[in-house]
Amino acid sequence: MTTIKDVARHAGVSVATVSRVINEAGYVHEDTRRKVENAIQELNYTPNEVARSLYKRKSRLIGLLLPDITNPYFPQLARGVEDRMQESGFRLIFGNSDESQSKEQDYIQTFVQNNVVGVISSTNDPGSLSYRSLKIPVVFLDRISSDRPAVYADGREGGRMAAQQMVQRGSRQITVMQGPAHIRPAQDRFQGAIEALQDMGMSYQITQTTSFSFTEADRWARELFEQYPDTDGVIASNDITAAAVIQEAHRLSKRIPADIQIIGFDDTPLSNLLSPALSTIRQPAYDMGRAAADLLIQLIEGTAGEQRTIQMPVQFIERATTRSLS
Amino acid sequence: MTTIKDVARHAGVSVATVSRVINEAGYVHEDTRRKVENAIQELNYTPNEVARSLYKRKSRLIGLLLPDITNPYFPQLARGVEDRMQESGFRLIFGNSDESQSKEQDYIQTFVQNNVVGVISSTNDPGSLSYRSLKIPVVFLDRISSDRPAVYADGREGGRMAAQQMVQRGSRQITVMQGPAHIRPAQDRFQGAIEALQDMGMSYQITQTTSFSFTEADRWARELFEQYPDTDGVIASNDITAAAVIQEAHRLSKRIPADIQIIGFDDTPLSNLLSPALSTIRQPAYDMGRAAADLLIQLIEGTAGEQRTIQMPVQFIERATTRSLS
DNA sequence: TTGTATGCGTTATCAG
DNA sequence: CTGATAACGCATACAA
Repeated sequence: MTTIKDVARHAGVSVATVSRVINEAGYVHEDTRRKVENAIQELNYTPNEVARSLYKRKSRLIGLLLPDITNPYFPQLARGVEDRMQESGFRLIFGNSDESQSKEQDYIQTFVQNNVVGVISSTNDPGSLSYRSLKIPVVFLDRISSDRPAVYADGREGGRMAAQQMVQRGSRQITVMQGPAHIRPAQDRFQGAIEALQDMGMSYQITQTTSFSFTEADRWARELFEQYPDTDGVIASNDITAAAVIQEAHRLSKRIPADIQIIGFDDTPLSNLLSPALSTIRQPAYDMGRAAADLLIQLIEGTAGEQRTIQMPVQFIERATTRSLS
Repeated sequence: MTTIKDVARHAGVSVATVSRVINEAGYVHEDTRRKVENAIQELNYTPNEVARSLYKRKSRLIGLLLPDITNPYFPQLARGVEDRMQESGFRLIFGNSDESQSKEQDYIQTFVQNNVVGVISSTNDPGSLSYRSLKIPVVFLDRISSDRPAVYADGREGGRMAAQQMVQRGSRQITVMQGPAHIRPAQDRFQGAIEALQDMGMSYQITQTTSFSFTEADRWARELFEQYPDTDGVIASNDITAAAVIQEAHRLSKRIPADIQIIGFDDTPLSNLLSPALSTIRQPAYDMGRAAADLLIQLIEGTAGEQRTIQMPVQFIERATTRSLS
């Protein structure tokens, strides 16, 4: 590896001077600058980030902690984060937490061991000591924390929208799927739906699910129809379970949306590929990722304003699993 | 931050001794060890990886470069890599390349600047200088390189299987979708299919696609049916395009699989959620990720055997878009 | 068995 | 405007 020392020697100057031209700090004569720049070119030198990081006690690294990149909602968050970070020259140390506290702690530890300058996390417990004791900025993504920086979608409003659409479009025996209890956004959208249903004076049914995983989605769908065979409207806990509900409805020869309407949540890319295409409440995942990255950068650079929690709007996407509005 | 010096002082020994107990290297008296371990506990000390990395000229970091995490095939690869790396205490610096050479180079540069000890990459150009000049082990994932370590699926065989299944199950006007020209696996599966079709003496048709992106999938599907409205069997370039073909077939009131059979490629999680569920050629993405990580670790530790390119088997997954065998 | 001193590659301070 | 040098936190060679 070629070091600053090699460059200095090659250019006939001291390392200090080389450092100055690299960092554009302090004075350096035009001629010397050119000599150094040439040397850098010729030796194909790039500064060692590790040495830099050691001296400055901070790197250009960001920690990103997501529950499971295999869940189709998260890649978009990740991508938003990455794109924004990339633009500002930050790199990502990435990990899956599987919603496990210990894995999370593990990652956070190595984050600080590697001098990351900030972390973005979708944790279920933003208040935990692991985060409180961190001395670097943290932004919670897709998670709510009233007193700490966070970017999330308005899940409650999303739930409300889903319920209103269901009712407006004619469903009368609505079943609401309640997502995993420990995942805040899942509960928010659930609450929102229930709330709106009650406001409208509608009766409704509830089914429980305890995960967002692909493997169990079928089960939730089957259980739903076993419990409520006559339901004519399903507000799913997310797009994956909605997809499973579509399948199960087909199996039971129910016509969608004539016999039963279905609304998903997230608007993951797959929802538009389902048959029929899934009506859903869109969360702007990519933009949320970007926003979180943006906020974190501001926090790092000390340019963040007062507004440190960002709630993004959700949106009803009308596709083919809901009836048209007369 | 608490450093080795603090621990040393607190334990009443020298930093060298502390270092010895941390690394379990050299001799250290049982009593001193205990003292040091206590100090470590009390001060909640964890070694600074950056300083370590600087001294040893190698970190515990791995670079992972994928085209686009937003494409549902890649999260599984990523997850496999992460899980295996995690088991051995390696962390990932992750980036999306978007198939762009310059982004790739950028990332590779920062990988080495950060002293990563190895990289895993799904590049379209494994032979490029960026990789050849790397002095750390590289494993190509989902990409073929005859002379360099690589883990990939047997795409050609996958294509063959798809064609054979199609024919066995009765399609006679088969359309093969050709994926993006610059993506090797896409071409392999295409070649395999063509090859098998020819071997069986079947005639066939070809449509071109130039991307695997969600946004364009509909277009490929539409074009397919415009060109070959009477096709009764589609071998899609991947699951996403297959999903689009299913939708388009529905729109045209074709019955699946009675009027038209469809076979996808990859077996991404979404394929089982489509309606009808998609028959597809499975690539063991998660295992491929793990295998790549495993191979890389062996390379890093110098325990790798002769076998440095691993071809994983593919498998026909029968679901509902193909007819049953008599 | 333990401690001292040196260097890993950079940046920043301070003379010159 | 430039150079020598200390320091960042750690691991090792060498002495003791």
